[in-house]
Amino acid sequence: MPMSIGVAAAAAGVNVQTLRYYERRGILDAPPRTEAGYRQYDAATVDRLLFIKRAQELGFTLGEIQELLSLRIEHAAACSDVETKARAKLAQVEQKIRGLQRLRDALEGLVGACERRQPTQECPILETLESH
Amino acid sequence: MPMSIGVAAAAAGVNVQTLRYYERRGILDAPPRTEAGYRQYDAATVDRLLFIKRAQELGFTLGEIQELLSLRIEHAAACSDVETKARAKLAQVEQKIRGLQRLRDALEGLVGACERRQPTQECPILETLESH
DNA sequence: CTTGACCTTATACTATGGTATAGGGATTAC
DNA sequence: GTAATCCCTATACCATAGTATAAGGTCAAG
Repeated sequence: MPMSIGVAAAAAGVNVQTLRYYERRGILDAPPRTEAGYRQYDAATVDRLLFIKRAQELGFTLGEIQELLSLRIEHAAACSDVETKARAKLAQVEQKIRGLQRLRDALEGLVGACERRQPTQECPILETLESH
Repeated sequence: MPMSIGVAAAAAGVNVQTLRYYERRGILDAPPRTEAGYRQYDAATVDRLLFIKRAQELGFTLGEIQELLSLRIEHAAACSDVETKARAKLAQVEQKIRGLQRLRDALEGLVGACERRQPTQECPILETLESH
């Protein structure tokens, strides 16, 4: 079931160099190697790459994505630490959702104004994201 | 009511150079100048800068933000064109919202698991953003 | 009437997130 | 067994989005 870097990259729709770059950046663990030194990836790595790509489209930096991926409960001791970090990320995500919802409402208003043929002199989108 | 570049930049919380950069990029119109050649901004420019900063946090590039800002109905002729573009942006925004909502649900699940002290061996966030 | 804080342009530099290339070894297809 | 295709490392280059610096002009306070 293990696959070469080329197969893993194609499965995730990214460049081969991107996997090596992520490994250098520490966002992907160094995978096991064959005797010849070839990297051997599993399906979980492809999932991780797909997650990274989606999260980037949602405005997260690689550093933030690394934080998100590190959130897991390994033993009771680290639990409250994970909870704190998860709550912080949750607040960040909820704020992004609110911003996008306002933008969505503005775009819907614009489509509606178009249908009713109402010229909108001022950009109706501008007001939507000005404050938190 | 017009203000200098320094005042406008401070009001929006950005660097003075950023305004000149946006002007070069065409994302801000070239403002009127004083006799001495000083740029003169109005409050609407500050609003535009605040919008740009928010939209960047939501994962839009400057190119996409320029498209968003150009959406306004100037005369009936351009109306259907604006509507088409607004609908495309709307679909993009709605997809972002869905992705963030899944991420939010996963983070809430993680916080809940923390409270119940359930060790989560696999990262529960990974599955959330894998597909459209 | 000059000092300091602001403005001008032009150019160079930075960080992030990759992408390409050179030089060489390994594996597969014929 | 050799050509094509993959892999390896190292290094250089790219786009995006700024940020800093140099060299000089402007303006308001003392």
